[in-house]
Amino acid sequence: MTSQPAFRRADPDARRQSLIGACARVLAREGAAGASVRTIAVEAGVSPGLIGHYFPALDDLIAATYAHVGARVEAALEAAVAAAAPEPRARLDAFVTASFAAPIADAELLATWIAFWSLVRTLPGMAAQHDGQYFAFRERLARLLHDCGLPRPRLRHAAIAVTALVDGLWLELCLSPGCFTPDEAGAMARQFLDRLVEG
Amino acid sequence: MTSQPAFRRADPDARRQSLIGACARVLAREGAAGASVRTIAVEAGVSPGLIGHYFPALDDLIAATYAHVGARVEAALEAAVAAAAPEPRARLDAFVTASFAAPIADAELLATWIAFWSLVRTLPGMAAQHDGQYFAFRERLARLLHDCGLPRPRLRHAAIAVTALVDGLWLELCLSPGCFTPDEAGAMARQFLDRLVEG
DNA sequence: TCACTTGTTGTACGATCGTCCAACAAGCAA
DNA sequence: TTGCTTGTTGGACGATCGTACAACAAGTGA
Repeated sequence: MTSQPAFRRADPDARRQSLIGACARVLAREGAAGASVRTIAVEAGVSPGLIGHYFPALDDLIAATYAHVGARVEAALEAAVAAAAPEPRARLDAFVTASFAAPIADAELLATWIAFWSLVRTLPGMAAQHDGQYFAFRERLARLLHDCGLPRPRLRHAAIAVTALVDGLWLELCLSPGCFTPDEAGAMARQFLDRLVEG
Repeated sequence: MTSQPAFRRADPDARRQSLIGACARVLAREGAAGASVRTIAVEAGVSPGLIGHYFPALDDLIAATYAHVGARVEAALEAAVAAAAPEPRARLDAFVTASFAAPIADAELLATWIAFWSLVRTLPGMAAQHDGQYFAFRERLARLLHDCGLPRPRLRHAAIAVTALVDGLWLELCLSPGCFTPDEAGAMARQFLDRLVEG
């Protein structure tokens, strides 16, 4: 009887991604309070000590996870735009409405996001990552609004306002799903866009 | 030389309030991660064991603090309305704009709020408290909107949308203050209200 | 002045935390 | 096969966590 290997050596990049994925799942399931080295290691099917081998500190793994999850959200939004009709307004609607459907409108994603927010003041660099994330969202929104005929001088405030409205609806939708439906959220956002684009 | 008392016995209600106040200050300063029994006890100038004497568990103190901070925010909003001109629209503007000025637009209040959000899924009853808090905010908003001539059928969606816009602006204003100014936030919110009230 | 009640203290306890590191073994080169 | 590199393990370490509880003393009534 030949004993099978107790573990296998993984490609460093693949292992990093595996740890990041495990961290994201733990944050989604248990929030920031449950994201300990040991919990993440169990989730990744790995020894606790291995995390220290790939990340100087747990905070660095969490920061890397922030970037990963942020990119995933960005990709989901972009996919929604790509799947929409080619008309500028349809693309704008798709971008905005995507925040009220899976995989973005999800209590677990909110839990993950809250965990990140709770670290913005503590971890250096986390604030910069947040700023970048929101800047990218607003820039994308501004381009879509511009394609709908919104003149450049009004673009900045419009993008900020739409971002705020979408974030507020998304937050409440995840926090207490019984208050209003995703369809209602989409309708409210589109009505806001109507008024914005018209005048 | 007579030694002065090592401690003084306090009125139970006053002591409870003192502990709640200390918990609020710690949450504001350090977030949920720093809100330990010992930290709160030091903040209150009291022995760690005393907290267990007034609250069955730390979670109960935090829940009580949620109610306390929530009431404080509600009072600040109401004070802003009371200080405004008597015209319905001025009162509505005051209510909405108050979220973008002290003491509500404050990074420490956001940290406190994030701490509460992070416990909504864990602590039973916390979700109900959040729902109550937001329901009260929307109801107050709906009344102010109604006074501005908004017909009753449109009231629900209007209140939800304005709440979301205000929350989103407040969140981003606290999270990255350099992105836009409180005045800009107020202007954007008022413009939204203009469109809402007009048509 | 002297019990008596009880608010308050300080610590013990077990669990869990992040970090560190010596020992082990998987996989590759020779 | 043999030896080497290094990804991986698993536990040690000190700190901190929430809770429980025996001992103490402040304030009150007799």
